[in-house]
Amino acid sequence: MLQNGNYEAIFSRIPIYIEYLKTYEEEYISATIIANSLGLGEVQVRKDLAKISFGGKPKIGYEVKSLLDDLSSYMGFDKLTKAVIVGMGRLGEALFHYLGFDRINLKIVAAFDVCDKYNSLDEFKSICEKHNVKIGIITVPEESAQATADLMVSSGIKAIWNFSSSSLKVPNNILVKNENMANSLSVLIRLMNNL
Amino acid sequence: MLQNGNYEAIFSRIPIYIEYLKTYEEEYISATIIANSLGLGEVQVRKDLAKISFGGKPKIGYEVKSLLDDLSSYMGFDKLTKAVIVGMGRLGEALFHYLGFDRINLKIVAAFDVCDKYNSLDEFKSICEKHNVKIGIITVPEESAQATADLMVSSGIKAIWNFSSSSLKVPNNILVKNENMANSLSVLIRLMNNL
DNA sequence: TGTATATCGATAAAGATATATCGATATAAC
DNA sequence: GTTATATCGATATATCTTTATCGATATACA
Repeated sequence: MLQNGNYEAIFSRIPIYIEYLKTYEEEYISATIIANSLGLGEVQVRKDLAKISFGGKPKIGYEVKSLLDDLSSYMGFDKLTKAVIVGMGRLGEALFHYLGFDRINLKIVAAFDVCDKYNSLDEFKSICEKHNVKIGIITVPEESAQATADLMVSSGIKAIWNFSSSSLKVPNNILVKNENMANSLSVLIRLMNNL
Repeated sequence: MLQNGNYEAIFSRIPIYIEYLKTYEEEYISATIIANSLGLGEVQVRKDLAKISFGGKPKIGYEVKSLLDDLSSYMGFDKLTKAVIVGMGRLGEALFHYLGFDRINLKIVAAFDVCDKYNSLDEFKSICEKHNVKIGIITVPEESAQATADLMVSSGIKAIWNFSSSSLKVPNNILVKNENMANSLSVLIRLMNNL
């Protein structure tokens, strides 16, 4: 069970490189330019890229096109990933309509809520199995979070993106990433007060 | 400039401890119980607590009440922090109405948008200065993100919570925490595909 | 052709974070 | 009172992450 892990810091930088490279017009780019543009260290960028892509050339840098391909497939953006979302309050709505998921080739195939404007939870398992859904997004109130997680696990979901403030209990082979908004903001506040 | 930093991993665990402790009914609690309940290592919990609070007692543990006080004030939850939000699309709306910010003693004092249902950006600086706002939340489309950040910096804001996918350029003394939803989810997808 | 320079990759060092081990101590049970 | 045990805090070790250093190489230019 992954609880808010900082595992593999590199994973969180690759999408940033990808975003930046998409805006870059030249044929080649150096680690130095990427680093300076994104406020990172150039050795770190070079190391990240070396881990994923074939070599850049001294004095020239990396070919942007093939670098983009390599980074994207490393992150799995070349394959469609399917998700479902449970809890269609304001946050659920916002995520459901969020356009940025296209970029990472993620599709939210169904939205569930007790309100009958959305799919009913009775259909949850069958819909997930039919679409072979691997990602579950939880945006329900705290008191229903664990039950939602249990339903997801029993419906074959492998990774949960949890916006509730509950600590979910799930089996060992299920990933949980907690994305509690208040906690996340509080880290920023703490850092700010430190200065 | 903090770009999505994992600085001080401990900062991100404290709010989780706090949440958990609030639900705990006994007078004393041990690091072992906290660790097992949250899926963390007990040495890690003990170390975190030792850094912030006064000693626990062998065989007994820590007094829940004073532990909660110490952790809360360490995170700055004992003081009111004020924020403003710019960009009242679905995500902006969701954050503006999000109830969880009470827990961390954060108040969003104003919401801005080009649409006239909200405060106008013309009033941005004066409102921020009047309320001594230190935190700015950016939920605008990518193309207006940098301009919004510039406005925030020139209005005395010290820390920016950036939901756009742009990499913002800000002065050195300004904190930026990027909270790009797609990037964040893509880390989960990558971890899942690793297994 | 030779020299200067930007850049790479590799290796080493430093820093941050997490885990393991162990003696000390407060309570409980005998 | 003695012994057993849960727990603490401290120290040591391991792992992960970032930063520094340096020789090698591809191009540009005199």
